[in-house]
Amino acid sequence: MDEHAGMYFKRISEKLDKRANHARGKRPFTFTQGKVLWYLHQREGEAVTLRDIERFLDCSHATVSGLISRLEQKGLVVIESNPADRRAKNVRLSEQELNHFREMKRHRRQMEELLLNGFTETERTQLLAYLKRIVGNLDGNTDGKQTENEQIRSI
Amino acid sequence: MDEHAGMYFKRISEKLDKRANHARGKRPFTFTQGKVLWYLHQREGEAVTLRDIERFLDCSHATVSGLISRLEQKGLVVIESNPADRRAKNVRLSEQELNHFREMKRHRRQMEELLLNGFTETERTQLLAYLKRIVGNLDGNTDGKQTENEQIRSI
DNA sequence: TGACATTATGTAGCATACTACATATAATAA
DNA sequence: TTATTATATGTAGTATGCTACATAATGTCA
Repeated sequence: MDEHAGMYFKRISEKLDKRANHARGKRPFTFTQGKVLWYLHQREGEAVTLRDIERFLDCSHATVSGLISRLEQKGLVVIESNPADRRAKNVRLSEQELNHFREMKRHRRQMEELLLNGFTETERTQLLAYLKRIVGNLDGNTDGKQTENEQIRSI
Repeated sequence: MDEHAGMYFKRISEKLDKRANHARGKRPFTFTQGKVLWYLHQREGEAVTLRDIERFLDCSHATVSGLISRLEQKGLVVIESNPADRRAKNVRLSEQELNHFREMKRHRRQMEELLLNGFTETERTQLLAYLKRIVGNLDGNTDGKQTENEQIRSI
């Protein structure tokens, strides 16, 4: 039953999660929390709302709500009210978080190298092209609906 | 930040989950529950323990515990004590579950076709070869440890 | 046999996801 | 301006995953 590309994608993704969560044992935040911190780093200096994070993670606002609460409790982010829109809230990194950024970057680089170990440049290029086509197939409105975040996430 | 194969694998996997969960709206069980039912179908007639399911899903026994409880509550599976090993419990499908099997098979086939839409036979073969190599890379003990279920899951 | 390790399961507590419902604010149309 | 719609967030309830701890049964070795 496993000779399906779909199964491979699920298995590879699960394995990546497990490795990331295993590696994180030394860090004070989880894999998903790390993604949020990464995003906040990229948008450092800008006003980032909960809605922005929701779009970035492609998840529900309910998920973001709990996620940011836990990050705030750990002192990794600071929540402020948005003066331009009283409905919204801004999230920014706390000072202590800066140190973690470099480690995340290192881990990401290591994972990429492990994934593509033994692949030639040509093969890497071709694999990425395949993956892009598959994402394109999944984004097509064959039965599901196009999510609103495709533009943002493929920057 | 998205020109990494790792990000593609995560995104494709998430999209597959969402599509599956969207499609399941009509079915009385979730995606993960469906995987268990699928597995039980394959091993119909045999004695399947909770431990077997744990190995199949590659997850913790705690997860299986809750999962099977919910399936039992819905009347989709039946739990019996294992006469050969009094520690173990056997799980088998209830009668009503048979109807769902065909629909699951249909959905799986549709997903596979959507994923690989536009791929030639040669490209499909090559993609599968790539995916297998990546799984192999992830299973190598570069930093994580080899899980005990690789043999079972790659049947 | 008796001590020790291993295995199968249970439970508690947590993080991450969802849907469905609610509220407050902002934007738009009549 | 007022009514309607859309947007940003909050909360409740549930499913899926984990680790850490517990128990009971089985296996193994001295």
